[in-house]
Amino acid sequence: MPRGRPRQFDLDRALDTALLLFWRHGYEGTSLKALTEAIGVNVPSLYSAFGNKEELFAKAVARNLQKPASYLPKALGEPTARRAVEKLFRGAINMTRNSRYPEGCLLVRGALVAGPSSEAICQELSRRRAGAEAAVRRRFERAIAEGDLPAKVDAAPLARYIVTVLWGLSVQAAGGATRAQLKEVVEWALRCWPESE
Amino acid sequence: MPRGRPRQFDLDRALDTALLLFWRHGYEGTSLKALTEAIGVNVPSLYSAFGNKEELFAKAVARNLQKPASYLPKALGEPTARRAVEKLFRGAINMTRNSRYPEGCLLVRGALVAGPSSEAICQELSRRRAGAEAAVRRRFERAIAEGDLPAKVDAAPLARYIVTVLWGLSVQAAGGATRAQLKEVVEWALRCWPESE
DNA sequence: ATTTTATTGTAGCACTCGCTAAACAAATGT
DNA sequence: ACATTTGTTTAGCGAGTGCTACAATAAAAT
Repeated sequence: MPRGRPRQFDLDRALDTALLLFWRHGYEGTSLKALTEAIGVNVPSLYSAFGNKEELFAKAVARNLQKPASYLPKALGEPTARRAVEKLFRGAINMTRNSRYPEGCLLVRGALVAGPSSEAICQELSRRRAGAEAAVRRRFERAIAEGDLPAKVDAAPLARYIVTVLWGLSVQAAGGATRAQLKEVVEWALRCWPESE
Repeated sequence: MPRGRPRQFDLDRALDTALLLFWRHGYEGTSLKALTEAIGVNVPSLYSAFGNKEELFAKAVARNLQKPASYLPKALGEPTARRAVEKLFRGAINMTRNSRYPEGCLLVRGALVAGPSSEAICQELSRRRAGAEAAVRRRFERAIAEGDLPAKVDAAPLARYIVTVLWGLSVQAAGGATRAQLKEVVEWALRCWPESE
C-alpha cells in the first residue's frame, strides 16, 4: 500500500463517468459541478487525481479510444480492406447507437467548435480524428501493396471518404437516427467500393 | 419614421456578425460580451432588438439558411437529381471553405451537443438538419416519379446518405480539410450513384 | 412646448465558472 | 509515540455568465 491516506474512490470508475458526461454534453457543456456530483467526489480530490478539467478531458478521450472505440483497430485487423471497412462501419453503428453510451462519437461530439478559451480541446480532437483517418489510410496502403485493392486506387482520398461517412454517421446519430437508418446509409456508402465495379 | 428614438445600428448587419460568431464558436462558446463587442452595441439594445441569446441564435440560423446556405434550395432546382446532388456538394464545399465564413456548416457546428441549459438549441439544429434531409428526399421522390431515378431506388435512405456525407464534410472542414480534399471525398461519394451502375 | 414612445448608456443583479489555499483525517515509516 | 505523506473537507477566490432595472436621450405625436 502506498504511503499516505488511501484514495476513497476508484480512478477508473471516475474516469468512466467523466467520459460519459463529456461524451453526452461536450467539453464546454460539462461543468466541474456536474463532474464531481456524478463521480461523488469533491473538487480538490478530482484535481489532485487528474490535474485540471482539460487534462481530465484528455484522459477521458484516451480511455474512450481504449474501451468504447476499440472497434477501430480491431476492424482494421480484418484480412481484407473491404471486410475491414464493413466491420468499421458496423462497429461505429454499434457504439454510436448503444444504450450504454451517448449517440455518436466523442471525437465529433466532444468539441467540434468552442469558445476562445477551449480551442486547444478542439485541436486535440481534430488531431485524434486525423489519427483515425491515418490509420484507415495505412490499412488501405497495405491493401494496395497486397493486391487486395486495385493499384490505381489512391489510399488517402478513399480513407478520407470512409471517415467522412463515419463522422457523418455521428452527426446523424446525435440527431436521433436509428440503427436501421444508419445501416441503410452504410449500404449506400459501400456501393462505391472499388472491387464492386 | 417610427415613433421613438431611432435605432443606432443596423439590424441586418448586427445579425450577420452574430451569425459569424455563433458559426465560429458555437452557441455555448459565444458569450454576450463577445456578441455586443463585435456588433458594437450595448447589451440592452441587443436584447430589445432580438429578445435573448436563444432567440438571437434562432434568428441567426434562419439568416444563415437564407444567405450563406441558400445553395441548398438552388441546387435542388437543377433538372436532374444527379446534377442537383453535384451542385449540392459543390455548394457545400464552396460555403464550407470560404474565406468569409468559418469552416463547415452552422447546422453542425452551432451545437451538436450542449450542456443541460442549452438542449433546446441542439434540438432546433437537429430539426433544421432533418429539414434539409427532407428537402433532398422530396427532390429524389420527384426524380423517381419523373423516371430520372430508377423506380427501385428508395428516396429516404439515399437522401440520408447524401446528407450524411454533407455533415461529414462539415466535420472534415472544421478539422482543417482543404477544398481539394473535400472534392476528392465528393468524387468517391458520387461513385455509388444509381445511374452509374 | 409638452407628452409619448422607443432606444441607449450605466450599473449591477444573482448565479455559475474553473480553480485553490488551508485545515483536517487516515494511512505508513521510524 | 511521533513525524511524514497523501487524500479529503470546507470555504471561498476572482472572473465570467446571461440578463435586467433605471435613468438619460432622441425622435414623433399632440
